[in-house]
Amino acid sequence: MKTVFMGTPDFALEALKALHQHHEVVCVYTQPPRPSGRGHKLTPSPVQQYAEENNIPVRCPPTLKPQEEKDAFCALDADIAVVAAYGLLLPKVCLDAFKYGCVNIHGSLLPRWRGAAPIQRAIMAGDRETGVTLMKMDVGMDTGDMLLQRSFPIEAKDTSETVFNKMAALGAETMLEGLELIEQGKLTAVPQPAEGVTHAAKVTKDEGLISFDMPAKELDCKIRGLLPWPGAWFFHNGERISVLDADPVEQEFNAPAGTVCENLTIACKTGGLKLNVLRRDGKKALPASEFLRGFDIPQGAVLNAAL
RNA sequence: CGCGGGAUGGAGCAGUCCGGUAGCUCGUCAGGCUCAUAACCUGAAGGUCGUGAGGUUCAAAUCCCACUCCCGCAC
Repeated sequence: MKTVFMGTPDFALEALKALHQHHEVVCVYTQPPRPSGRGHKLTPSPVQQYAEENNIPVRCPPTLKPQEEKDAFCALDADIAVVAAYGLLLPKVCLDAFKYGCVNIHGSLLPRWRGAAPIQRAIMAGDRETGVTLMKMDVGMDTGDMLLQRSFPIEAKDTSETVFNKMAALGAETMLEGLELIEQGKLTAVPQPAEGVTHAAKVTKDEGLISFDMPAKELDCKIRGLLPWPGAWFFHNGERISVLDADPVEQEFNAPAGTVCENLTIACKTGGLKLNVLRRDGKKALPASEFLRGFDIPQGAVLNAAL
């Protein structure tokens, strides 16, 4: 099929690669290059880099609202548009521009976790499984009819990073399968159930400051959901300490939340959290045993959000 | 020119402000103790202190200059 691809981050890149290998990509839309990284160098998105390396025409308008942008989009000779984490809303005329419309690869089992950060929210909420939903886009926020859905379990050690990777691969697969069925007219769009709708708010930086005054299991989910960005941290001796890996333990400690017990296990509201990999600002991430050689967190100390 | 931290025996750090024989917690090796041990005791090896036969100095890990490489924030 003749396709248009719209996406920006690494998550979208997997889908673009798959699309490029199996279909004709007449044009790629992505967010414009932005100053980023150390030194504020102007950096094109992963999608743009790939598109340019493969000589696919790229457009990166800051918005699609102007009439000329809408016209330019509608003038493309394509059968369908595939959207994955693009970051811009598509005007109604664009949704209706092509024969098969626009399909979106969404990183959750809709209607659960509509919105910006479905993967992180699923992990943070302790969901046991998540998945990919291929859906026909409409004007609402992830409210379109569903075409295909694939699920997979969230493992105990999964973080947003690992789930992102699995999701990107599965999303690309599901998308290809969907396109084939669409072309054969074998795919029927099913409205999303009215029950079970939740919204996945964008993750903000200040969510990374953790408090031990909550159940260890919930804290573990939160930490894993926040990796790799913005990460999870607490303060000790005026320094910010990030937690990159931890395990919840069932054992109850007779101590206030935040108390440091043996093996760098921190008493929580219920249970404890064993800190495995830590990093102070400007340093490398280190296993607890090595971390403690250069930075003292004595047993009995109380870690809390304030300092 | 967005802001900032770092580079010191194999690992992680201190020492740098106020130049003057390189230190800590581990690891390694040897020996001892022990029924035994990742525990304990004793001893040993191992460092051009990121690079520049750079600058200042009687003397530089430490002050000045240039460069390289890591990392956090911001985005």
